Amino acid sequence: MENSSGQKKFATIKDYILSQVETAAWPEHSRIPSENELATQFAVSRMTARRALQELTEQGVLYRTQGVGSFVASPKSQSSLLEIRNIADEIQRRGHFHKAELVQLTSLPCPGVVATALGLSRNAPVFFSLIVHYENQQPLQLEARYVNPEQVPDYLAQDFVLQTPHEYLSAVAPLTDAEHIVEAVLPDELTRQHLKIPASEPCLRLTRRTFS
Amino acid sequence: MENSSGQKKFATIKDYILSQVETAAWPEHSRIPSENELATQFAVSRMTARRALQELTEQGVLYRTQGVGSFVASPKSQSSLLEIRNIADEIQRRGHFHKAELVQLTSLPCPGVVATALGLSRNAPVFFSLIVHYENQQPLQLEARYVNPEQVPDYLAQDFVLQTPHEYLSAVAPLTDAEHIVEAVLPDELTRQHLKIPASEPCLRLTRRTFS
DNA sequence: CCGATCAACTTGTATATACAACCAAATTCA
DNA sequence: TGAATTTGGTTGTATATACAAGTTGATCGG
Repeated sequence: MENSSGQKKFATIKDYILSQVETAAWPEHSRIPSENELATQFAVSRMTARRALQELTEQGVLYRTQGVGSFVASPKSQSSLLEIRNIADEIQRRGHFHKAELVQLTSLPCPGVVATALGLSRNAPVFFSLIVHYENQQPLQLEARYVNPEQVPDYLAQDFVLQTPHEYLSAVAPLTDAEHIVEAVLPDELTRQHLKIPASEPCLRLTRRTFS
Repeated sequence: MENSSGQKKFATIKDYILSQVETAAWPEHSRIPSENELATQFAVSRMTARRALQELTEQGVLYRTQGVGSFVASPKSQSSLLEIRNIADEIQRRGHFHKAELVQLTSLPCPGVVATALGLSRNAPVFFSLIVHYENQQPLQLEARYVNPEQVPDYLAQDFVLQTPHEYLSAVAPLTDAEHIVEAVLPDELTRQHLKIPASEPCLRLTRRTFS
């Protein structure tokens, strides 16, 4: 069952692909050999080559598109430390009560950092929502969200007290990728007011960029 | 290709298993039908039934043992928000240099909170390690670890500059479960010294309890 | 020139089969 | 009795095959 190198065949192929990716011999977003090509190259059946590709896809090393091919994923998406969850679900799972309070929901000229992040030009209109999430009447999270108007034109027409932005966006445009940054920060004045905490209390800040 | 319910066959089986698990018709750690039994029951090939079991295992719903069977996993392991990674690997993956500095490695009487967490009696001896991890000569993480001496009797004999505790423990006792708490805190004096940061700089504190 | 059709190629699903690796319990044998 | 062996069941790996479904580019026809 084992081949000469003492490895499972699909593992051998995985290692090969990984080495190509890690040494950047196969650069980001480049197309890699198809299932059939790998099968021939390693003298295995297509199903075995397929398994290697499939597992690397689950691990975030590759992405694949039916009818097109398999490609090298961007390395940053691999180190995603956090899953994306809906805070309302999360609170409910704890058996607690979730309430959302809409602070702001407008279109505004795009700030610089957001422009680069969303690939918009500076001061172009961008949709913005600011929501306080409560767990059992106690403010837990302040959610500030910038949304690309081209992708989600109806964003401003939603009632985010009934349905969280996460739920709405998941419905209209399931997200495919995400980047996270988790930091510990001392909150600014506005945040302190919304969350009703003193200045000396550090907060977690989760900066998230999602793609659809 | 699609069956009457408009679903992929393996998805139908997954849904069935999930419903049994969610309604607790199949309780935690109970054995569930084998690949062959499911194949017969749903009139599919073993490989198709297998795929359903396999994907649910990846999702943490089931666990499987070769030669024994497939079982319902405990629900808590599903909601793990963080993956356990080795900081040395993580730093290396970024192309940076990792160094570990051993501050302390002793046996000491077990503090109260640790006693309850590890199921030891108070003041019973417990192994303790304190390590500063550097990324490119800059202190990044202060790792304080309490280890149950019964589980890992040789813990104090290790050289944690060469091999991180994570690597060593993974080798001798692969972990099966974990609990995490992520907090933002203002560091105490000792931590500040080790990480060389000012008092006003908030930190992330990750409290982790792992099971083997 | 443009649009429709087609052909080639890719990944996705499903089947049938074979054997390996492993475990637990029953059985056999000393 | 007790240790070794067998047996049956289970998951793990691998193959060969077939067709579905999707994309892309070339070809054909108006």
